[in-house]
Amino acid sequence: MRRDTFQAIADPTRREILNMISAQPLNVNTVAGNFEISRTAVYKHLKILTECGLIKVKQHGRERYCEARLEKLAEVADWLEQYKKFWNSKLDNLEIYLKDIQSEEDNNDRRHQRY
Amino acid sequence: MRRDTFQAIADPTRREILNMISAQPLNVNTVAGNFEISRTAVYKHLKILTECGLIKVKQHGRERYCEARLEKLAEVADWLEQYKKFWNSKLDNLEIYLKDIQSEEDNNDRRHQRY
DNA sequence: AAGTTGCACAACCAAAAGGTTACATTTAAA
DNA sequence: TTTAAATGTAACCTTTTGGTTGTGCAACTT
Repeated sequence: MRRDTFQAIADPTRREILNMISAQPLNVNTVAGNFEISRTAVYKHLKILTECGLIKVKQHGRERYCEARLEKLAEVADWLEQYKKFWNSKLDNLEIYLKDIQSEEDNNDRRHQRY
Repeated sequence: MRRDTFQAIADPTRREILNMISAQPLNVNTVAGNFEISRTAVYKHLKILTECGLIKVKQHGRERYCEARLEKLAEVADWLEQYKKFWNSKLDNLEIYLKDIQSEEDNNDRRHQRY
């Protein structure tokens, strides 16, 4: 089975889990308690997230705390990077501006040809 | 069936299709010709991308040109935004810096507390 | 007009995804 | 030392996913 970051965040439950533990680590039952689905189902999502490196688990007695490793999301951000020029938020445009400064100096018409 | 941007980009073939047509629109057969899998399989991926709004199709005679609508990816970028503080690329840090300028003026120690 | 090209889609299939219940195990608490 | 809590996991089920082959039709070419 595929097991990468893109696939991991494709599921809304998994995105919610990540959001839930982004502030502070939570144990398995606490995470599961916040969903309608069974503990086992949530556990499977946690397992997938762990296998993708988006979660690290730390044992405390009989409890296991799930800690988000959101650096892993940089992989997705990097992929998006190349396409940012296709939409516009103020900050995104700033990035593009900074990246293009050099090439614009070489060829002032380039942006008009490409965008 | 779920049909959102996150699910759309979860598949590597679909990401490759987006990349392929990001430069210029291509017709169905041209896209399909770049993959090992059948034309029908590629067509299904194109259909999913269309249903998600990541592609617009324009008819020219008997050919249909698939045009990438990458603005749709902003949805994913927006979701990532909240987590950017967890990793560091130079530009990402620039964003955070610019966003925090105002509050830093109010409280010079804030960045040290948070990051 | 006849043939060819480009595309949509039905029908089918195997595997993966997402869920369930039931049971086993480890560790804390009474 | 029983009992209860927290977790792991096996076995099973249904739906979705990603793929196939085959058919049909519309629109260019010759």
